[in-house]
Amino acid sequence: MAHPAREADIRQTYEQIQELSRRITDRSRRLSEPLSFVEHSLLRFIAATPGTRAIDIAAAFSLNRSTVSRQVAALTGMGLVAELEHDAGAPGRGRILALTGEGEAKLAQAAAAQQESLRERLAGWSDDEVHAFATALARYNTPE
Amino acid sequence: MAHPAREADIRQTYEQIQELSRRITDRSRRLSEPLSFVEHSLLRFIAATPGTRAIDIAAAFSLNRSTVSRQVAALTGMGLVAELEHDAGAPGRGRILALTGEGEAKLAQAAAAQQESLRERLAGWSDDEVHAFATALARYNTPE
DNA sequence: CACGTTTTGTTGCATGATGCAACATAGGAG
DNA sequence: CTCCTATGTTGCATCATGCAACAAAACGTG
Repeated sequence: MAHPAREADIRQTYEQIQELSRRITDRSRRLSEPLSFVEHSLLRFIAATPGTRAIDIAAAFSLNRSTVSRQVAALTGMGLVAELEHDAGAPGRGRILALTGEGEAKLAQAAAAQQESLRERLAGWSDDEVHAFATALARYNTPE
Repeated sequence: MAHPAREADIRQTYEQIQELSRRITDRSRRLSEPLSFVEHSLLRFIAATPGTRAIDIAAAFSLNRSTVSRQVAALTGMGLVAELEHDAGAPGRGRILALTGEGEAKLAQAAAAQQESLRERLAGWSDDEVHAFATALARYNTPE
């Protein structure tokens, strides 16, 4: 084979990503944290995507409209998300979603908690190693 | 702050791992592949852990015994997993699980499919970059 | 402006993964 | 042999999800 070492590394990458995703679902089962995995993901997306509508979330997450509808309703019920009054908004279809102040606070709180445990996990890594890992992950997530 | 760059890298790592896990659940929803995510995880664990019993799986995955019982029953029903006759086995409690030939074939098939898509995703990476990524992931998954 | 079409959101029903608790069973300890 | 503990199974509930039918809102055409 032309690149035996590369093939082995790809296999290891595959196994480690499998393992990583297993640990992530594991963790999200055990720790309720302030937010569930899905809730956290939705809040992150809404926060990061100004002008988002429910259907945009569905597209981004490969979820059915109905699922997003219910999840968003739950978050709205918790007071974390609200529909934007589109008085000044663009005249598009659908309802624009945004985080409430409470939603932003919860998201920040959850992010801080997870970053804290990440900080511990990376305690033995040098600055350069952390930087390289972050860069490689970003590259992996955003090909092309 | 003492390490502003490191903090930024940790934040990016956090975000990228979030994004990665989102994409993984996304993918596992869309692609049925030969095996579902849970099935695949269980087969991988059973294959990698000789002498495993159902309760070991529950512990490793932070799952309830009942859940594992049902999943294993399903895999057994599909002929992918079987209880080992413990004639030669150690006289411990519980039933030892192992993959059948068919189970090993399915697992290999699923692994090959996912490694193929991984190969495409890493197409633009140099051998060294792939190696560094695999190493970093392994280190991240196995701290201490 | 009115009507029909398309987009977006909601709700009813079904499925699958999961947890808890009660129960069943098997292996070891005395 | 009897009891205890570890392991596994089953009944019931919950939650995330999908599909399909429906509802509502925005748009376009005449």
